[in-house]
Amino acid sequence: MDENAPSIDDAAADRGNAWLARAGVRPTRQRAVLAALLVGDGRDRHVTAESLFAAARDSGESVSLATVYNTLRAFCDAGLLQEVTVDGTRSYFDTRIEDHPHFYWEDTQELTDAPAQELRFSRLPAPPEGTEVARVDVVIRLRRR
Amino acid sequence: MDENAPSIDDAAADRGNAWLARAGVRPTRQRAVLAALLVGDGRDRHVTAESLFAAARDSGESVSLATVYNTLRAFCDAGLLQEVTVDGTRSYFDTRIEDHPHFYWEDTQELTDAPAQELRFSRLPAPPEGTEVARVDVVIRLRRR
DNA sequence: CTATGTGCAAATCTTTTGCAGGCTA
DNA sequence: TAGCCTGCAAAAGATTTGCACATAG
Repeated sequence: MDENAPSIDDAAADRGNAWLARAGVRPTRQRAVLAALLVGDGRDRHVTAESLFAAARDSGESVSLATVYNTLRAFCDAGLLQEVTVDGTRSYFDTRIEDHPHFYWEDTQELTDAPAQELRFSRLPAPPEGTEVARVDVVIRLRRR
Repeated sequence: MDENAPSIDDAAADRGNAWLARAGVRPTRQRAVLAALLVGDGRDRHVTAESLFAAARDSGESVSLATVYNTLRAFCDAGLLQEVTVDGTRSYFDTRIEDHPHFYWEDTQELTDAPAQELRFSRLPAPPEGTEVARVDVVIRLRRR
């Protein structure tokens, strides 16, 4: 669904490994593969477990689906990824971890970043007594016109 | 989890039936029960299939879980409810259908309304060419402090 | 060497669906 | 009566888990 030869080059592998090292995550072969796929080209990415599993398979690397799930969870726990919930049936994982808005394309069920600098609140509900804001999720649902 | 005697009184039943009639939904016994539970007291409500199923059971009425699912879906299609996705593992349904922000209590996994008048965008990303905004979901995730 | 990670299959959980019988208009 | 609705059980999808084996530090 991406390119035709999405194999992992050295630069991508390096970037992936650096990303793992930065978070102190043990770099196993499978994790290196997934990391390279996630951050190898420096662009932000939004994946589901299935899409990442497919990407790994397409790149010629072997990683089991269960490990993809476990690894995505581990990357989230390590602060490397952010889980985004928009669909209910599926979890999306975002390589960009700052609070930022998303576009959700209802027809293709795709999730993309919306330009963060174009989102500004002039007023935001204050957190109730005894609580603090952990995160503000903004999902702009798009319909094809 | 709500009250101790959540049985359905006549006023609640009337309100529920009016709500169904307004949307042209055929009022079967089960739908009347669920409608009364949803809008019977005039307050906005956020339910999951399981919580509504439990509420029906507690009120002494019998509705199968499958019917709760089917009915929530039917109410959404009829424009009576709005589905809200915050958790990924579960769908929430909101009796308030206008676009408005939510508080999501991470510790109890509860969903509540946030005051809509306190949310204002001074700037919102424009929809990409060829698309229009279907809805803007704003979920303020709260952490107990 | 020891703790941690991986893979597979099975289990879990939410939600949907097929089908036979029931009920509304 | 005709068609939509309900209930049950089974199916379907996404995700997690148990356990034996492999591997990083």
